[in-house]
Amino acid sequence: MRKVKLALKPRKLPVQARSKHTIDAIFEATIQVLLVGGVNKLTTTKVADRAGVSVGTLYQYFPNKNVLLGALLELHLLEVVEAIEASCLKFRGAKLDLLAKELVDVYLNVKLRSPEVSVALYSVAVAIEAIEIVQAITKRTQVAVSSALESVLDRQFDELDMVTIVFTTSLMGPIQAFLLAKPPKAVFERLRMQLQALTKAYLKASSVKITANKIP
Amino acid sequence: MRKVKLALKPRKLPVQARSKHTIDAIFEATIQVLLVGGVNKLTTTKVADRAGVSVGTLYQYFPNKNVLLGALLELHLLEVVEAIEASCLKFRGAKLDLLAKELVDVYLNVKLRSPEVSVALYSVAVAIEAIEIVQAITKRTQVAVSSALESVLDRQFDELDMVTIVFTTSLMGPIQAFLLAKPPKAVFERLRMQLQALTKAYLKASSVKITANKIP
DNA sequence: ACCTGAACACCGTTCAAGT
DNA sequence: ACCTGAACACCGTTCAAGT
Repeated sequence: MRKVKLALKPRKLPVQARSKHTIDAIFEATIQVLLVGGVNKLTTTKVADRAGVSVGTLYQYFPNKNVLLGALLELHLLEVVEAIEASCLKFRGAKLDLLAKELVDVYLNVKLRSPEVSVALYSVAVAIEAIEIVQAITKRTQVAVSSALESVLDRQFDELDMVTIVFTTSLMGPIQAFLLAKPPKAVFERLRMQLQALTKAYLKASSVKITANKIP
Repeated sequence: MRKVKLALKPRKLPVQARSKHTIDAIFEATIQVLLVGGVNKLTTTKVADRAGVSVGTLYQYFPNKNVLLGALLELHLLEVVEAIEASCLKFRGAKLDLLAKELVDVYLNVKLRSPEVSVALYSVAVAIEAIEIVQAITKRTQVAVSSALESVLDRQFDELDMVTIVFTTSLMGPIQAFLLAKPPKAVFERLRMQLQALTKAYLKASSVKITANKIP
């Protein structure tokens, strides 16, 4: 008999203008506090102060600290999947090399939009054990990417699911490592090339070439 | 003028038998508490209780909770690098395919030795922001692996450093993802094949073949 | 030398009272 | 409807006292 999981949702919907403003202020304050001292130093009181509200108000919208952090994380992860899903649709039926390049670009670009936030939210995910959120997003990514891979014109995959997950997760380690190291921007361009090489090589190695007359 | 970082070392060396036993008990208790509830639920009091000592004693050996967790993390990471370093030496001058296979095997095998502990320690690393420890280990890994890659008989790398880091970090994402998913053991064997394919394909794509008469 | 555990400070969370 | 902030519980850490 385990306790019912708290839904990672705001307790109250922003029906009124004032509360909408309050919620925005809280999110913004949370990012600021995260950037200053990381998750470990983040305190609900600090967030409330920075947002210009009292702790009580914060708890009116977010039943606890983890829900607040989870909601922020979800916002960011949704941006990422949506970008990936858009690319997957746009490049349906493209050639493998082109699709691989595009997916690497999209993924790297979202992460580079605000590197510090990406890094901070990464610790947040672990700190709050956001397995649900992360798995939901991962699932959506898998679906989008595997269907894109399946639609590729010149190649056919036999272990599609396995390949999809290895492909997508293999990008995370390198990107994470470089984001943490905070190298000059040019280094990320070299990383981009390497990641394209990595994914193209792997995806080719785990698929077979299709001859033009697939349907006779 | 920033505060001096606390060295992540025990405060006191185990000069006497009793304290050696105490430290062992504390480490063991820490693992147990971690496995039960993860880092977030880990409490110094719980650890002390489980180890059969008082909190005060715990703090005599570990100046704070993060040092305790850091020391445990370091123990595990040292096991990992040492295994990798050993393989790198053993396979000096081997052919690329063989080296790649070996490194994937070694890395996966250490992680699979106690999967739950691996997962738990992963959250620990993020929770305590163990950047120093992780970077030191990463550095050692890079040195060992890049020198092994350089010694490969049949291939030559031009962007050796970049390739080394992408190669090693690209394994982490997939392994992490599968460890979290806790699939049946057989799935890890399929993962092993995929990771071998991934690394072989990438390492080949980023190197050139050497003809036999390197020195005429 | 090593151990004990009550005491203190800090932070997450609540709730009675305010507008 | 929404906001406030003092009050409570819990956990990291200390230190005076014990063997």
